Amino acid sequence: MTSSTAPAQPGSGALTRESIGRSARRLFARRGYAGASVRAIASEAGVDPALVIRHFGSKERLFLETVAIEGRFDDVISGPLDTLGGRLVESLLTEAPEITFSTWRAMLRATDSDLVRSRLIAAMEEMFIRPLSPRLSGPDPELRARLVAAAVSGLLDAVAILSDDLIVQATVEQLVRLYGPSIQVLVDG
Amino acid sequence: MTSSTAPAQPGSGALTRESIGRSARRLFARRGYAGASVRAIASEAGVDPALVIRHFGSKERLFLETVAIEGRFDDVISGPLDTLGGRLVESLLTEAPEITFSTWRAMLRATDSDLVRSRLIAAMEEMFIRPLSPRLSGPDPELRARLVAAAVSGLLDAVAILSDDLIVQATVEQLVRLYGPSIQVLVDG
DNA sequence: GGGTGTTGTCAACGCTGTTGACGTCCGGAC
DNA sequence: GTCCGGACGTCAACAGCGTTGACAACACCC
Repeated sequence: MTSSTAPAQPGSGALTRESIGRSARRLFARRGYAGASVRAIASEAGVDPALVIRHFGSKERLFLETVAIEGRFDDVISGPLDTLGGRLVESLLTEAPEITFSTWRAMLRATDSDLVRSRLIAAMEEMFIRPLSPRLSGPDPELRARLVAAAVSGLLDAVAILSDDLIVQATVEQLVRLYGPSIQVLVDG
Repeated sequence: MTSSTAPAQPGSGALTRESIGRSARRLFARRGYAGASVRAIASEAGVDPALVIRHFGSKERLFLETVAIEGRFDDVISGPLDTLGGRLVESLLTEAPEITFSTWRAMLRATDSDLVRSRLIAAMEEMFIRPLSPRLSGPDPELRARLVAAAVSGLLDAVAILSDDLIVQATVEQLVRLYGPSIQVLVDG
């Protein structure tokens, strides 16, 4: 019998772990944290639900390890300051926007969890505040950098969570032209 | 015997319904949608969990009926346009901020539910976009009004969800002075 | 060949939202 | 007075959830 149970090839753990991670990424992005059940993730990965917990410890940790904000805006931020607002908006809307949006949606909705919340805070600080605030001149540079991050949050909310029709259907140029100067004011101080 | 079961005074339904509503408001604000269980709400109201469903139909509808965004910014928006940005920020931060913040937090986190999501969209439209967009001159008035709403979302995110320390600890005057002009740019077009 | 550790399965726990059957009381009809 | 209908509330149970512990199957080391 090839058997109904498929047991234990040592070293295969990493593979199934990765397979679980892929399914988790997909389902978390599509259905959100609460909507993606451990059982559904396990089923899509062809695996027992208990194995998911065995590999990742908990659903919360699975979420944290698979759904990560990875956006890199260093290039944008290290560019010329006087056009930063527009370039930031453009970069948000064009650079891997699906991942950015679905990740933002999933993480923000899951901020019930303190771990998710602090992870999101850390990501925002690493992506925007830390690289930006030392570049700002004038008063309250860090506070202004944090308000830039807030403005970015707002745009992400509108597109990824509220799915504001007019904003979603607007061209990138329009949004750069309109929302860019709004952020630019925070940069200029 | 005063009895262990307290049965059926006709007309008392409205009272217990209201009592359930109060407990729900409290627990949803404190623990969020997922964190506040129907059983906990029922227990705090001194009531059987099934009765909660009987009165409100479902947890989702209970949430929608109890946690509502009620902010009124008509006065602010109908005031002079050239100072709208600052006045809007000030109003957001001073007018019943706890309710605004905890409601924003609870609703945004619960946008997994399409009903909650569309309710939040409707609230944003009623509070900001509908009163503001007819007052804007220049190109794309409605799109700009929606971007104002996005900027507001960003500020609410920073304060209510991410709890950005520097923003929370900043004075209202500081935030009016810094974030106000950023919104003002969208108003001026 | 007999441990040892990795990989995986299975049944179960306590929790969740929700439902249907069942009481229990009040107000009105006859 | 008595019976009925409906409002009000309780109770036990359902399926699904995240998670756990006991157990099986295999590869490897000695």
